[in-house]
Amino acid sequence: MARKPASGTRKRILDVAARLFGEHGVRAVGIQQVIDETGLGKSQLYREFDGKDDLVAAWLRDSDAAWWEVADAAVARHAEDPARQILAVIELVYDGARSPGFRGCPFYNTSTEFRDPGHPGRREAVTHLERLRERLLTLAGAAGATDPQGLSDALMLVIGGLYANGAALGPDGPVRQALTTAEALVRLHCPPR
Amino acid sequence: MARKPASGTRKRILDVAARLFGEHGVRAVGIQQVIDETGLGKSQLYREFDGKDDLVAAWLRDSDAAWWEVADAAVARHAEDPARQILAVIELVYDGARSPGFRGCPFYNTSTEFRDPGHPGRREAVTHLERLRERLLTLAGAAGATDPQGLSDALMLVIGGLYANGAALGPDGPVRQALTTAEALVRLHCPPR
DNA sequence: TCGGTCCGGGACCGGTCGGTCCATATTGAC
DNA sequence: GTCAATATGGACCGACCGGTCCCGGACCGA
Repeated sequence: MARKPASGTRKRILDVAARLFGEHGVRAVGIQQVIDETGLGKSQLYREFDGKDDLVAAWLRDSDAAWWEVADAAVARHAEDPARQILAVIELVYDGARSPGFRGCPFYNTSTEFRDPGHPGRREAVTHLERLRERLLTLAGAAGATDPQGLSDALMLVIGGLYANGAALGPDGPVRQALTTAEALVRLHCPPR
Repeated sequence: MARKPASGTRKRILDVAARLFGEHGVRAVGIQQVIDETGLGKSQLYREFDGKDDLVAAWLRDSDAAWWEVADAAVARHAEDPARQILAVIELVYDGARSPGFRGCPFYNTSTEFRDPGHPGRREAVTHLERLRERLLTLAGAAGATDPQGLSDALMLVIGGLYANGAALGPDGPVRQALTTAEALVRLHCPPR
């Protein structure tokens, strides 16, 4: 036997892939670009991943986990107030969509780049979005919404609009109305106790 | 001199391009595919267009014109009621996003596929979206909104959310809440007379 | 009938795609 | 120190990318 156990190779690849895919989109970035920036060899990438599709899926799985880590923390900060928890999630998206070099949501973006329902990347993206929808449904129920599914879906519209308009029209676009709109929707769906 | 005056060549190319770009995305469709399906020769395409980018831009210009033709007609159908006009636009988007093979909005989609602000396709896409935003602003003012820009931007969020969620999660997704939400927003921004 | 022009088709260009494979360098076991 | 095993970087593969160019034939007016 011989050589090192190949330590942070996978993480290094995923870091570079996340940056490039997030910045330019998946289809615009070649495998060669990714390995060039890692300083590794091509064989390392194909040892860790089955191919580009698998790398994309892994990137989205990682992003999903990272996203929920932040979101759960934001939600936990308002444990006593479900309506406030909903708004904390919206604020998270809002802050992202307003940040300087915002390039759009990896999940929505990837699902528009790959429209075959069987594509691993699209599957991961859809999974994330459905998870988000479900989570909002739970929060809406806890907040006492008369129609939790309705509120959850309305918020999903705002979130999708936030990502789409943030990426296309920038921080001075419709994005600015997101918090006001989300607050109004929550108020509308949750009758005063 | 000789031969036919080369009549509907350009239109034929644009029709095929519209179908393929709309269905699979711009980056996923090659020039060769486009000409193959037109039955024309490559030279015809490059005589009509400067290159792929130019073809993409022309496609979006055409789509913009076609979209406004339909939208203007829908708006004109409620000439007396600006609030109703706004909802007619939303309904238009709603119907599109719920239609069977919906693949997302060409303008939002193209702007996520090409993130360089100088790309002709992205420029056309952004132009269309800003035109839409402006039009909603006018309608919001006419409808007596207390904050027309606020209403316009809130509606843009709904529209962006409609397209994004329609493409990613299908007709049974958050899309279903779009009309209810839009109506509520219009009501909220326009004080009863 | 003939000359001229535009047509579809496709060969061809350099470059890049995703993916495979191999010569080499590096290591641990003895 | 020696050898065998393996991880490594990068050469290499066929396919396709967007784009250029040219050929042979179809069609036109004269």
